[in-house]
Amino acid sequence: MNHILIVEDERSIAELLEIQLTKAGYVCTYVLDGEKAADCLEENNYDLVLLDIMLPKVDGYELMEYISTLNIPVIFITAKDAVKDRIKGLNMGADDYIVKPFDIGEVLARVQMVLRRYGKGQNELHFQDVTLHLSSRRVTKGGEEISLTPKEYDLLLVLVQNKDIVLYREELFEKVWETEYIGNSRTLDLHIQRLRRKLNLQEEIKTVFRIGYILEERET
Amino acid sequence: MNHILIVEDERSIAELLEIQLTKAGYVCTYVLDGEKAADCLEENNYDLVLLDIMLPKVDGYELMEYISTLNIPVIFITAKDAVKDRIKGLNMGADDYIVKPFDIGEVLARVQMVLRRYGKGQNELHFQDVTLHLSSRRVTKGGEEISLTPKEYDLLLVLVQNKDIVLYREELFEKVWETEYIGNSRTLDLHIQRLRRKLNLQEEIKTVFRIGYILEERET
DNA sequence: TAAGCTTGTTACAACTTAGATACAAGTAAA
DNA sequence: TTTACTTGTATCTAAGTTGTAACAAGCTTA
Repeated sequence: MNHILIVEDERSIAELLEIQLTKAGYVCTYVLDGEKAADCLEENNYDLVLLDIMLPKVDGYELMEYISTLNIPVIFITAKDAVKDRIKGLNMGADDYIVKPFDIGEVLARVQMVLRRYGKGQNELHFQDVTLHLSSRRVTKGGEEISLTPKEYDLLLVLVQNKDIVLYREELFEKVWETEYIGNSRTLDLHIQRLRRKLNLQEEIKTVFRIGYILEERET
Repeated sequence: MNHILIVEDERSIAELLEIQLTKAGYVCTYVLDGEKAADCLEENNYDLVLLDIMLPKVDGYELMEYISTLNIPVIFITAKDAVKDRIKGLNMGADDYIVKPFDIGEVLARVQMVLRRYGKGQNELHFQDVTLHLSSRRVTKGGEEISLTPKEYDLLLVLVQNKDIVLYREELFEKVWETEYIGNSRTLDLHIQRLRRKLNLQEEIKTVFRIGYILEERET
């Protein structure tokens, strides 16, 4: 589980970020000024800092300089036309930036991306009552552990990561087996079958005839 | 339907991008140098430009400057450690950047994000009450799911992408079957017929005698 | 209008593909 | 080495898809 520190002086925005990021499975702390941010950073370990550059008391850049010594990734937030800020920020080692007013989906995407880049990607993925514990490569369904083989796990991971998107057979082969697709092999089908059985996802893992497979919520 | 111009001097990369973005439902054009890019930009309207900064003939930055006067979003592509490039690029009004070597999934995400930000986002294609869900290859009509075979879907996609444009039989064959047109085959007609029935588009899919087919709004 | 194409329609056969089962090769642990 | 386990192949079956044949209907031009 990843801890994110939100440094943002507008309370409403800070709360919005907190709520949405928490919903997305992160643990969040928010502070309204730079001093408190520095305190928090000293006392706790964070995986990522979301930093508004325009801050009272402490200059945002100073803070960023400090954070970069801690080797924690930073995504900073700037106003719409503050191009200079963006440049200065990137120059100082920030990992990404978000422009205000922002789309919350975009924030989530950027956060995920940066954490992934740092190898701190979320350590759980969910599909219905199935949970993939990424760091331990374990899978549970409704709390019960399901034992999957490595290939099965890899395949499931790709499916869950691409929920609601058709995965072409070639694509799956490339992603899971890291080889090209050999037309006449039954091995992909076999693994799909095994996943469907072990996790009872007969309906959810749909075959798209001649194309590939797709993971979707069951239709009622 | 979003048109993307890909400016990339390595043909293999340009083609990879083209194939993947087309698959994702975008219409793509790629050019291998800056001059051709400028030509294309003059003659057509694009919704997004993917621009490799390292280009022969015309400097990437010059090109970007030009594009920004057209109010078309730009995502530029830089080498791994070219931080200076990124900064310069952002300074010149680029909307995002992608670092080489890139993950194709990340490219798609960035493209979607930028297009969404510009109010051009699209994961769906519409014709009247028919919707093609591109990422899942599903089709609904008035909310009801219609089950199409792969060929039927491919054909429909081409028709919808080329709404109001006559598609020659040869053209359709090339695009859907990826083979040359064999004059005496009834197979195209058959698939057209099947689409007309399944989607109730008797009027809308018009035959252009001796030429091909065209998808048009029904005349009242 | 009639001749000569072109396209629509139906039925059906050929072909492809995916699911299932059994089993063998390969691998890692005991 | 034995054992347990994973992974892929071979094969059969069931199901879905796609194209051809044959004929009907429609369009165009003389």
